[in-house]
Amino acid sequence: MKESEKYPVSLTNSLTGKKELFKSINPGFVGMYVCGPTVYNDVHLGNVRTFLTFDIVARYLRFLGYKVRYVRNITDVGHLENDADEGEDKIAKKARLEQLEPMEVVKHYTEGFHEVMRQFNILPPSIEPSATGHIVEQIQITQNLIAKGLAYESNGSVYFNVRKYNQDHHYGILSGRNIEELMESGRELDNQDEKREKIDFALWKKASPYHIMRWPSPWGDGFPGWHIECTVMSTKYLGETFDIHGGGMDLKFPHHECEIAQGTGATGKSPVNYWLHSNMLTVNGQKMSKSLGNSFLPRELFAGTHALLDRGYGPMAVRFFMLQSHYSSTLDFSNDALQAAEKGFKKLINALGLIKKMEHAGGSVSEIDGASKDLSRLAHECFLNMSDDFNTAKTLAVLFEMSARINDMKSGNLPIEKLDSEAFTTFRKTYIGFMENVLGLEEEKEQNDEVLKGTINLLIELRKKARTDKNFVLSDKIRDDLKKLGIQIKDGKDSEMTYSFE
RNA sequence: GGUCUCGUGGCCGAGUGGCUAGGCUGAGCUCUGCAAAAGCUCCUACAGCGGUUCGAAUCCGCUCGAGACCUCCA
Repeated sequence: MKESEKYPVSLTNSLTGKKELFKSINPGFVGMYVCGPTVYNDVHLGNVRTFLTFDIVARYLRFLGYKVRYVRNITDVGHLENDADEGEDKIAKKARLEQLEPMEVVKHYTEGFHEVMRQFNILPPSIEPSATGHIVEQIQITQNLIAKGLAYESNGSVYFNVRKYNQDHHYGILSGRNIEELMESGRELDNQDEKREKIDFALWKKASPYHIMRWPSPWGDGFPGWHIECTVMSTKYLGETFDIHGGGMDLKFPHHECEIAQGTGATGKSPVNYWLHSNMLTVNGQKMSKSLGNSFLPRELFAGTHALLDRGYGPMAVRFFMLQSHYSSTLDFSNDALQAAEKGFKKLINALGLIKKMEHAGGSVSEIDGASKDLSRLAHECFLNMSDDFNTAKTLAVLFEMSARINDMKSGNLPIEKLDSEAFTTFRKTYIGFMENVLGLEEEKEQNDEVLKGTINLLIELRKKARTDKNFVLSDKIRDDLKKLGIQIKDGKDSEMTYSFE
């Protein structure tokens, strides 16, 4: 029996607001699309949380044996600042301000984004399409929507006709809105407006003479609207209806609502079966965002240069910190919380190092039956918790319990040879698999250095010699001096020594 | 103003009708040349007020408080 059948996944579908059993369209395969970053600026930690959430989703589904096609786009054109009618393209604006080609801006921040993803051990998606690479398709779908009477051209721009769409479908199905309410709130249309109704949104925007990002189209030179790129790229690579669409909570309306409308309008089919939204990272209870000026950049976090931080934290400690809460809850970012997370993370990582070196001789009959059963139960619970809406917080609680058992094995409280061989093997495989493959937690990079490790081991040998000679002055000096450098020596049984980084 | 979410012990955070989540901090014990690490034990909370129920942190209502979306945002 496959793991995916043994541990069926349930997830909270934003479309229904309920936890549902996950069933993929093609058995054994999963298509997932996630809205990626707009590359006109550095990604901050709030962005990272979202990408981490879906990294976990992809990792776990793969761990269960699904073949996952994970598409995450790069938005390199089309986001408008301020109102959609007079707004300016973010990338074009940035390019003008810095006197660069727009693609120089895009390249710079795309690389920065990739670097941050690597630091946090967020795996790359299967396909990472860009909006500018799909201009043709975006024009085609716009033409299609015009032909179906769901869009109209106005002064070189094209808008989606929300009211028309709403006659046969429900605009607002995802965000729980109705168009009457939407019509009552927000900005009023004025004479300058090209839109017929204020709830209509742009599929194609006419480029003003000074606008530097522009492409020819049946309606003149212009550029695509923001929402259409995701519809085009998701359906191109995953089909007209696919399994999972993810993104940050703040994209629910209008972005994802518009995607549903465009996709449904163009194909007659609902584009997505399961919508997943990750919640916001907050600072002092407020959403972390660029416009509020309370965002943290990863490099400020690592270096500890941000005003709210006492010191720096490694990317893995931060990854662990984020996994301690459920993706659907807001998570508050603070110095104290990070400090606590760092300690907890080290505990798990130390246990990981220990279990990797442990082996069962095999063949023995279990003498401590209860303990063996306990190991099997813990392994089982890891899967149950992750299958329950990717509950990383609950999974970590189990991993902490497992790490205590690992330390027991190490200290001899729980002798490995007396454990059931199969139970031990499953336990070991599960702990390592969940740490490394599912949660993506690994040693901090700078500490995973062979030369450094070799040097420390050399000093450990010297200290062992000093101790057997009862030269405690020297052995304490080695330990104390290493401690000053952030390396903690720990004496074990039988003159064995281990170390960890602080 | 409209729509929605949340309020859990010193801190962070799961849970979501009955059985101590977990991490960090603090106290103690064991182990140890001394440490560190580790193991064990203790500190048992669900904003307030009503209601439903044999039983509610969990469901319903009200009050107070915080936040998100409605304009770009992950």
